[in-house]
Amino acid sequence: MKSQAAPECQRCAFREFSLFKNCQHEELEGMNENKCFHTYKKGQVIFHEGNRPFGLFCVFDGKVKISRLNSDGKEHIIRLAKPGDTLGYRSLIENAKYTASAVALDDTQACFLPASDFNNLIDSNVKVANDLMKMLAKALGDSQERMIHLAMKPVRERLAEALLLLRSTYQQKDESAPFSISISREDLAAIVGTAKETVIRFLSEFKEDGIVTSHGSTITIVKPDRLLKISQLYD
Amino acid sequence: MKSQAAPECQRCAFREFSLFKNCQHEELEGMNENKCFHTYKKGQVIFHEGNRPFGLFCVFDGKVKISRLNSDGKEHIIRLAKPGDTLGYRSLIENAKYTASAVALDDTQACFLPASDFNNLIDSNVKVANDLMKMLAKALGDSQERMIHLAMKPVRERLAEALLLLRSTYQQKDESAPFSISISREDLAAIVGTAKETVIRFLSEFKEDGIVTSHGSTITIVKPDRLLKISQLYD
DNA sequence: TTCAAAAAATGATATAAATCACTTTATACA
DNA sequence: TGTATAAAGTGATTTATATCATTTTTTGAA
Repeated sequence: MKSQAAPECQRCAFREFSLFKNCQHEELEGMNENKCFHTYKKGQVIFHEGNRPFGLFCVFDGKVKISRLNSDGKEHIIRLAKPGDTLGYRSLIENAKYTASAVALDDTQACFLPASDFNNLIDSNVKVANDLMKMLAKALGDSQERMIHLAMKPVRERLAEALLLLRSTYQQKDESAPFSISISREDLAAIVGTAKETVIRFLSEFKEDGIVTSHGSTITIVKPDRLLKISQLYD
Repeated sequence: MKSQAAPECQRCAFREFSLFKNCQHEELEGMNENKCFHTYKKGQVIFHEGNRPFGLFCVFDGKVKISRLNSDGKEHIIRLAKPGDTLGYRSLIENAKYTASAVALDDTQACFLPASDFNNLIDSNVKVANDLMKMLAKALGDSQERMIHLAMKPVRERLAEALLLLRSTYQQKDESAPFSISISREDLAAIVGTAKETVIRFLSEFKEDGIVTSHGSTITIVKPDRLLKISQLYD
């Protein structure tokens, strides 16, 4: 991975889509001073379940999974993060240890903002505090939605949904080409909440139906509308 | 149900455990003026999935389930509310329709605070806004925890967990007597995320082991420590 | 380009839980 | 207090998905 100069918060392309969209210029300058730029190779741990959070991570490049392991070593992916997304804010607000780990799914770059700066920011800037509140509310809604689907939808529909989630999360803007992503069957199973063999079988079915194609671990979504229909069979 | 005078916010016994614990006296007086006291019979709907929220509900007495139905009519209970708990805050913050319904599990009384009062309150009182943020963070953590367990734990363990959740939510303070609750097997199944017959079977097992007893729909938890162990088999 | 290791794919089998059909027991109301 | 209705409980069967075993394909390094 080639080394790269740390980006400036003030000019960060993702700022306007991030928690920091309503920061003032001086606040951004302060953040930029105190932040710390990190790079992670694919598979590397960004933070670990059970550890204390010392600040907030903001993804600059790459893909991140936030997941939990049970004692059998089985993993469940709680959410996915993309550039501009923040990691660890819930633990910071609750002032509690991480309940999940963050792992890079690709080579990833992220900025780290110390907890004190984060706390000062939300104490001093009401807009940011409000945005954070809305972020929490949205995350809560998303989480409840996934909980419901886990309880009520069969694997086939949840897989269709997971593929659409990957698409909506990681698809480049204004790209008309079909969406492709390289993801292991094991990670996909950990999103869906099933076994990897089961994912493979339903994926094969989708391939037979011409809904997706795949080469190795790369999956291409050919007919997203069909996936949408499948995911909504029992809504 | 005998009619009862609306309680005053200023003197509400649940205030110090509620979102309003850091309200100033004048704020409480204002709330008390504008709030509206409602009573609901067991089974009655407090608000309905898909409707627009016009304010915040604060439970004064009784038990409430917040749940969603799918198109098959299958229900899943997202959370339980007790006196002092607020309902509908997520939808208000997101300024979106309810994504779940609230239904009284017992005869219930609740106060309704208009949305404008709620919004004014969190805009003007930083402490309350902060408490609300923490409430959201906690709810998000709880939701993710349940999501993980739904994905990873078998029904027996989730049932043990559900029984302990009922206990920790509805047990009276400083009560040394074993905890009892009247709840239909169907509602219990909707918390656990399984079929009612499956709940009944595992309950029978728990009864044979002397962990719980039951008469009709009333379940008594005799050995909560055993339930805790069962719920943690795979943690 | 070859080769070893990892990951995807496929098949056979086991298992947890859902569903269906029915009986027994509680509840509430006339 | 008896009786209708609803809910709890039980048994038999089906089904979705997990698990285990194995083969095939992909990947990445020598």
